[in-house]
Amino acid sequence: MKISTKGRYALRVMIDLAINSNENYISLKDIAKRQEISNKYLEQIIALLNKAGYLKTLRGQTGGYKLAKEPKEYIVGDILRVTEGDLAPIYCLTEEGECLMKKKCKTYSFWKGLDDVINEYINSKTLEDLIKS
Amino acid sequence: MKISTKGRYALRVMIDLAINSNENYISLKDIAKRQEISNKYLEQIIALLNKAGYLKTLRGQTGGYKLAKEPKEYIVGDILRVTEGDLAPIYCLTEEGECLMKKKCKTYSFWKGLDDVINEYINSKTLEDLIKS
DNA sequence: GAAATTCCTAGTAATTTAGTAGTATAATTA
DNA sequence: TAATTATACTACTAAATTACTAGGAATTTC
Repeated sequence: MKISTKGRYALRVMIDLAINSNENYISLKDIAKRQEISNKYLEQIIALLNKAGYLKTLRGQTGGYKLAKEPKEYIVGDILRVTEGDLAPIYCLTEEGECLMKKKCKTYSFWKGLDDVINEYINSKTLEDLIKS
Repeated sequence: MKISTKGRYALRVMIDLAINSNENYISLKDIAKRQEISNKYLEQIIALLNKAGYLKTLRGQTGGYKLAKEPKEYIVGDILRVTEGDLAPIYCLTEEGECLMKKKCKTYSFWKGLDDVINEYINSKTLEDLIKS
């Protein structure tokens, strides 16, 4: 039950932007170098963050990315969901996979409980919390 | 971040054994049929549970499996760890993968916290809790 | 000794993850 | 305005993991 590189890298990118941006746009290349992630793979991850409206972007020579909001306004759970997809530990708990047997199933409420504690935790942390730690 | 079929099936097998065994040994075939899992795949999952000492087994015509202990003595977290392996959400948190950068890393303590709430939850539930739910 | 079961090891198909590659589009600057 | 440097978008691919399948050996009962 692992978080993929997308989610892990996404958090690092957001932290990198929060720490290194001083009103300027930061190029993907710089982030990639600092974080030791391939440019092309990072592009895809940033695209997800961008599509979610988490970034401001500028093309061209002095272009790059910066955060659209203050670090404390980003909930870590949201960042992970945008990049990882649904974090539910089993398929039955996702929207598409809603289980028809859940009334009968002896494991359903256990898994639901697990899903709940995971979401409670990741939704309680903001980007700012990570930076300060 | 999903639990695999091994962990999910393992829980169902343990529940099945807890509910259906009345001092008799229950054959893998019967469990497989009730749980709609292929015999051969189930064999492998049961082998893991067996190696961990969770089952009593008997070969031969009236053979099969039964629980080695009372349902309340099985911690769900243990069952999952035996079948899924380490449940740590990222590699850095596993024993083999212990991270050298954890002091510096801005995400380490977040992931550690996630690992903690997951383990706290799954270690707080017993097989009996599942059956009663 | 035949039948029914567990035990053990290897192989494989399907899926997911992690990454590459190439090109189009936009902004800057000389 | 042309060269440069950045993001934006889409398609492809290699590696790893997951979810099985297959075959046969060992054990117990009838």
